[in-house]
Amino acid sequence: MRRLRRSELTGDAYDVAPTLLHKLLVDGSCVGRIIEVEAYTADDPASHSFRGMTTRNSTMFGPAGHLYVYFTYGMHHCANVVTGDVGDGQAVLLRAVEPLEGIEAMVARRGRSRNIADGPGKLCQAFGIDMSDNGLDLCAQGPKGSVRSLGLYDDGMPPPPSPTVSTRIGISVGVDTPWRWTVTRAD
DNA sequence: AGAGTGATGGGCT
DNA sequence: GCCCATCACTCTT
Repeated sequence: MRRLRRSELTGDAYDVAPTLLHKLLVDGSCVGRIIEVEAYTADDPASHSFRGMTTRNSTMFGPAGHLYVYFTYGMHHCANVVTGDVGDGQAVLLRAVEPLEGIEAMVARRGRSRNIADGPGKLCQAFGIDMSDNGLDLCAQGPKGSVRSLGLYDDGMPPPPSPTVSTRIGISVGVDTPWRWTVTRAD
């Protein structure tokens, strides 16, 4: 099991997104397999970066491999992996993972034992991701003794050869762009 | 399984 | 002010 290299994330979001399927989101003992992602670019009216850099979205314009977290609907956090080159304003929204390990901790944070991480807000709650994690480098080992060890890993399971491709959810513009990739869970 | 709805707060058009 | 890249609960097929 190895941490993803930054060079694997410097492509365009719509190219990188499907390669993140089956990769692992890891935080300490908590592990989830990524099963749903969406791509967002600066040319894309649905993207936070579409109107240029602001204090809120500045992480999106930084280096690939960092975590862009935003708060929405007054109660939910969403986690994105920055892609592309510095200044591009691209990211991949992590919409769902299949919990593999550390499920008890996720259940405790979620307050329920079903539907633990099958949505962008739920995923963040399960992993305890909030605004304090915005900008975190997912490709770097955390400093020794740091509380947070959030990262992206490859356990050797290849991305699905032909994932389900569809249009993105929860947006009002760019609705026809097929930049959502999903893997159907076995259960 | 699917539709409708209220909760809730930061950022911006 | 108003708008969300949402969730959980409820009621209905």
